[in-house]
Amino acid sequence: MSQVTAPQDGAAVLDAEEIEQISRAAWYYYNDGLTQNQIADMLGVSRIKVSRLLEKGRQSGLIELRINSPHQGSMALQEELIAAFGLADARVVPAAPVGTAGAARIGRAAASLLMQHLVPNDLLAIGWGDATSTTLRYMAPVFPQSNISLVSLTGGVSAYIGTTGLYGPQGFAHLIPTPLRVSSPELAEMLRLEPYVRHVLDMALTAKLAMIGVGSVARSATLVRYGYCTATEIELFTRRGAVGDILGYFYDRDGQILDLEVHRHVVAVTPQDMRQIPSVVAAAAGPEKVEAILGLLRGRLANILVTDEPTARDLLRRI
Amino acid sequence: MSQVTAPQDGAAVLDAEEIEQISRAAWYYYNDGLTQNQIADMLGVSRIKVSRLLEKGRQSGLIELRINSPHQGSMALQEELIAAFGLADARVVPAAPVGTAGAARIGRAAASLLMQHLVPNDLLAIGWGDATSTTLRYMAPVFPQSNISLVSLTGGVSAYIGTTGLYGPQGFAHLIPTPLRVSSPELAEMLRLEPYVRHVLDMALTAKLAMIGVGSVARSATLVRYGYCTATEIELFTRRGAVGDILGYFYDRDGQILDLEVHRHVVAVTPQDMRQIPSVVAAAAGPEKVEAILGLLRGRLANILVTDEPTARDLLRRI
DNA sequence: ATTTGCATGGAACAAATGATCGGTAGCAGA
DNA sequence: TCTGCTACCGATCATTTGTTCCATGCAAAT
Repeated sequence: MSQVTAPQDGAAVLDAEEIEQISRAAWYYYNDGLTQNQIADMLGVSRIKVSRLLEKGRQSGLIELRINSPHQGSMALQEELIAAFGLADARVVPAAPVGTAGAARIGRAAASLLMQHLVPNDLLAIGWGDATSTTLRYMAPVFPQSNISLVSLTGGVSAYIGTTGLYGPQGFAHLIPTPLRVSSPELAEMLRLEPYVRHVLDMALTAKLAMIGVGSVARSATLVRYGYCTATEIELFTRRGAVGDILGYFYDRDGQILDLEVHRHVVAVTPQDMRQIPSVVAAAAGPEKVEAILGLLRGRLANILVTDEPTARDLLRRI
Repeated sequence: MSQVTAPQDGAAVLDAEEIEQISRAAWYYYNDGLTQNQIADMLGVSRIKVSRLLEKGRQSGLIELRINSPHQGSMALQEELIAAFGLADARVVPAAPVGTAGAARIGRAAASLLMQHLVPNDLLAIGWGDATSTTLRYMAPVFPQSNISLVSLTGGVSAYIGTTGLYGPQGFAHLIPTPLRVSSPELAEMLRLEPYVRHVLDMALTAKLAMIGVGSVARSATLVRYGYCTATEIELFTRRGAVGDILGYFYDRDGQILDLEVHRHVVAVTPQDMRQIPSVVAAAAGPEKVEAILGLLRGRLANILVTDEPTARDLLRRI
């Protein structure tokens, strides 16, 4: 089983003092319009340092840009998506510049959306995937102080949570301590019945908000890259009608979960159970995901969508 | 009666198309880190135009920079204020750089706070003063699309609402169409009983959120500058124990409303009635306001405070 | 004691940004 | 029609910003 390597740069861990310094610099810079030199004088550090502080603040998600327009997003597309698919909310980010990684952009938008919905002491359920991972990266600096807890919907999440290093001692995160997929149905069943696993699975269903990624059925799918599936298996599922997956479960173009052997190997909340969660945020973008998102929305497997502009247009074109 | 002149630059009025363009540019610039040149190419406009779009977005409050730390503000001072005065919330902005106008900074922070509390179709009650005025400036672009309505707590507000030009035809704003202070108690009483005035006064009390400024008793008080009081009167009130005013009513160091003749000339909701509003946000900063804020907080005339760092320290020093 | 790693500060440079200026197009009124 | 008047637009230029390379200092590890 291939290990999950830290995707890009490790999420910076910020201590309270640094957060204070960044906040201060950010205020002076963005709200007061001072130059970095002036700020450096006021803070008693070098101009370079101010530049680095601001950079770190932006990278870590501590400094967030919010655009205030209809429902705090923009683009008429959002309204169309909401109307067309009966969603509770949607967020559409502008088209990706050129060859930039989509997941990071979507993740940022999703983080912003989640933070607007979350209140202190909330519980956030999280699924599996690139988009989920990057979303957490941007939210990480906020959690500790807001008393927001995490709970995983699937196994295999611990890998990329661990890398943030934020959830060490206090344990704000309740993770299913298993892989996403195990080698036999019997083992999967045993794990699901394991008290702590069961406890986490139950807890996940009490969350008010869930955030999941959407997997496509491509040879380069994240599931394949991480070694949970082989390209051959994906091929097979496709012939059975699969257009995408959530939480490791594959579904067809109408969002119906397929009856596949592999599902019996998965340690995760089922999409059926997940309907108990009032708000399920799906984040995904890219031409290869269009079919998967369509199925997801047709099957009402999620009611909030975060995507980008071209993907939104594609979705609307195919009703 | 001196007219209210447009304080600084008139609030820019943005049409839907421009908002779209600004949103898009802002995303590419702040979230994707593209240069203005690249954005210009993508949008098909000149680089300088992008620069101006971004500038306009920041000025108008459409682009908001949010700093995520404890309860989306920063500074341990906030917690101390909340604890010391039994507040529902507080926001402390860093010390003002040098001789910059405090009201604008506080206004921006207040706008950010209000936008986080408001949901579409809410009603926001507003008082009188510089801070209130600048706060509205930053919120103006957001209102029309969010279906947020305004209602004034006092007379004399229409002057600076009118300047934004935003509330022309649709009438999202319900303003008391009188001056703050009139020349005789009889006239004030007649106006208060006037059906429409009465209607607005009643409506104001149904708001969930109110935003007020805090007046100091200085020769340079805003009330004096705008001609509603003479410096001599202020002098007199001070000798009677006044430390500040809200909505045109003066109170003493314990927040008790004084029994002054001038109060009978005021057309406004009374501080007593305002207690019906669950969240009252007071925004003020500066050494000359410290006594006024202290009285306000002691008398529980507001339960949310927006101020700056030196003021917060002063407040805490004097318990 | 030495080494190693890391955060910081400084200098210098290239890139990006914002401000100023003049030009042009619309537009109201004489 | 002409004359201001305003708003927008683009070019130029000074300032600001980010980056690179190197030196320094501190602290943990050897």
